[in-house]
Amino acid sequence: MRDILHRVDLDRLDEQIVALLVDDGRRSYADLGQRVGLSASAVQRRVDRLRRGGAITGFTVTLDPGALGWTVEGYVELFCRMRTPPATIRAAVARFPEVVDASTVSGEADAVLRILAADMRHFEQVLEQIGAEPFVARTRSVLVLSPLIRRPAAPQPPT
Amino acid sequence: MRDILHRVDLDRLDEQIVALLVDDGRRSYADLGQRVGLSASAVQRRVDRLRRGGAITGFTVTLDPGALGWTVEGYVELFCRMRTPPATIRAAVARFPEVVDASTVSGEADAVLRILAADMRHFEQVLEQIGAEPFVARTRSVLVLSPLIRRPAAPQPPT
DNA sequence: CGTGAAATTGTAGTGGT
DNA sequence: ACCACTACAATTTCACG
Repeated sequence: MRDILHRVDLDRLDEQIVALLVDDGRRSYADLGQRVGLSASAVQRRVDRLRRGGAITGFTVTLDPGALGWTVEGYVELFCRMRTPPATIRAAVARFPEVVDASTVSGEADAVLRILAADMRHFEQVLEQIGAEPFVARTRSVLVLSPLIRRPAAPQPPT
Repeated sequence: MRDILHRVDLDRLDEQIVALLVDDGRRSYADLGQRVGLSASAVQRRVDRLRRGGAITGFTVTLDPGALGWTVEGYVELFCRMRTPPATIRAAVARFPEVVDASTVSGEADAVLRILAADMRHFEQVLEQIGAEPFVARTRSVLVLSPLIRRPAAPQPPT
């Protein structure tokens, strides 16, 4: 229930460190320090500060959905019956591990989901289950043909 | 130019390791081993194998776009004049760091982009520049109101 | 922010089931 | 093929200057 109000600002060194970590999140502090011209402990202090400040939210592994057997990807627009609160939509779609991304949006639709499925049948099943939620009036979906860009994190901060 | 055809399959242990790494990509091999009941070197070999097999594509830091000053997020549908090859679209939109996600899609539009911008003016500028590409007939965009789910990686593999 | 020392971890090699 | 163990190198983590 904590909204971040504070805008963290990074100096040139922080930006370099973050960029290197985006590229490889397991780089050692010594390695980072050597590349940006700092000692390992100085780098560690900066990373800790960025973590506490909320700019860095964590570290993860990046996976290839295709290699894991997720062959179908699609965007699903959600049209709700009434003014459904975002929390309700969130709670409903969060139950599906197939939903990897969800946002309420402006415009005709109320929300946009990004879904991964093992195959077309699986995709259809998830779609049916989501469409069966009481607050969902209808859905409209498009299938991903080729993924062109999949950048892991936010772009470099605006100057 | 390398398409992966091979489907990597993970056993119960691999799945646990991957799940732990999704949660924290900097966990040590010793930590992982202790949690799944293996030695550190056994875990390391499994991670190496998953990396070589293409299931694990890398490690990154996860950032909070808001904390970095990216306050506006939106989806942009791209409508192209003729049958534009995916590579052309890719090359054009990859020049914008603001485009964090892009795919060609089925349906009315030819591609869907996800864009982060510092503010509304910035968003509009990016939209104008993309719309000015010779192969772009028009764009249609929706703004993200609240991000509901942002899962870092692919879901656990289908059984 | 750097340095130094102790604790922890990464890594490659060896051998056992 | 998979795992444990060992030993050495590298890294983390903390003190203090």
